[in-house]
Amino acid sequence: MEERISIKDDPAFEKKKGRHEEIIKAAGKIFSSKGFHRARVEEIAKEAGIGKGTVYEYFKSKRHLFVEVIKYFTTKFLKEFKEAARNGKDYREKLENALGLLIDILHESSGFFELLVRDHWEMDERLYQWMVKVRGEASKVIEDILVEGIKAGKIKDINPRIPAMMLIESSRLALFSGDLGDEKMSPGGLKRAIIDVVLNGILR
Amino acid sequence: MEERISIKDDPAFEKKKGRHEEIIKAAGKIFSSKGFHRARVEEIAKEAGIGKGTVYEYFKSKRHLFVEVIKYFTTKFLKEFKEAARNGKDYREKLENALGLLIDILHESSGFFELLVRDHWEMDERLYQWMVKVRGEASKVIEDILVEGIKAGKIKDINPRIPAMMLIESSRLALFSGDLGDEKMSPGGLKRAIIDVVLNGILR
DNA sequence: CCAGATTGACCGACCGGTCGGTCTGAAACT
DNA sequence: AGTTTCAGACCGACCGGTCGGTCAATCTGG
Repeated sequence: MEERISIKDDPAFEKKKGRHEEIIKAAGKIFSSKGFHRARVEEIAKEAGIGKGTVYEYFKSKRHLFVEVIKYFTTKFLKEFKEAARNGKDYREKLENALGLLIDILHESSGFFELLVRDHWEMDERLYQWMVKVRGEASKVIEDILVEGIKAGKIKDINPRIPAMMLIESSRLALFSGDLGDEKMSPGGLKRAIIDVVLNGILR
Repeated sequence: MEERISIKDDPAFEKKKGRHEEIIKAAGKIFSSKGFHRARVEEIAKEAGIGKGTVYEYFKSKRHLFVEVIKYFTTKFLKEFKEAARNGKDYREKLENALGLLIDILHESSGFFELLVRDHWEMDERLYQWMVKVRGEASKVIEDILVEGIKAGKIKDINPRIPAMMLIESSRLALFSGDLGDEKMSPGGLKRAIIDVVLNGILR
């Protein structure tokens, strides 16, 4: 978008920005409920309350729109994730907050996360690399928390990468909680159970 | 003795059965490398060395074929998984064998597993339920191993479901091993690391 | 020589993307 | 203030390519 005189006061500018985000949100809704291929551009436009042609005023193609949607939501997620990991008096509380957020998101809007593990793999290399980066950053957040525990002498002096990624992957159980009919699979219970296993192990 | 039966000797029958499986295998190859939507029926037929029309002699539609592919491979996987879980002198060895198999499959042919986590979710309810069942059975295999450890007094007397599912979900790390550039992420190293964390925990 | 298997050219539904045209509202001018 | 102009946001009917699925023609082997 090009610079212009008195942009901030230009209502058209505000309008344009608003639409951009509106479309991404609408697209996020449709993409995450039906997947890339079944999502219809016209339906996305309808959801955003605009005409189909207008979508193409903002995004070059359906695929470009999809990439922007992924970037938008993953960026938002990482921000919240880092924030959650910052709030807590010690490594344990930070761990609970961060994983709690991840599990809640997976639990309540599994569609969003499915979006992340699906479709993008068959997109171009650039999006794939973006997702590698997102996974890496999320892992880093947990690793840093574990390192804090190591420095405090609470955790064994190990490479925290694998346990960190295990915690993240295990959070995926929240996606299936509906199918399991297990009251222990409530977000809170799941969070505690996962952390408990990774911290204490299951050996007697 | 008599020639009454002899259906099994009917070449047409054998041929039909053979084709059926050939097509499924060819479809598995194409579907797992490109996903459902990008896979072309004609390409599957070509891979199977037959004409496109013949595919429709064996399967009602592309979607029906896809369902059969998923059922075929998951059934085969579960059989091997149970087999691996049976071979081992104690719970620990059984655990290593079963997880080792899963991790190897994920590592060497991530396409196959991607097939399981992708696409099917946007198919019909029946396939979704099938996948729930497959996950449940795989979890059960690991749970049974853990129960053996519990009975032997090696493992805490806990509900083995969550650790079992954590072990399975954590195996997914094998999918990313390429992106991590970590020598610890070799299938063998990963298997040991995952089991070690779940069994012993990471607390000092 | 026929019954069933096989085939691939063909059909048409479908949908991403385009484009000619409308509408809005802000500046420019009187 | 009223009028004109104009940029560009917005629109949706339409176009063109793409495949899933069909079926008449062909093949095959018994």
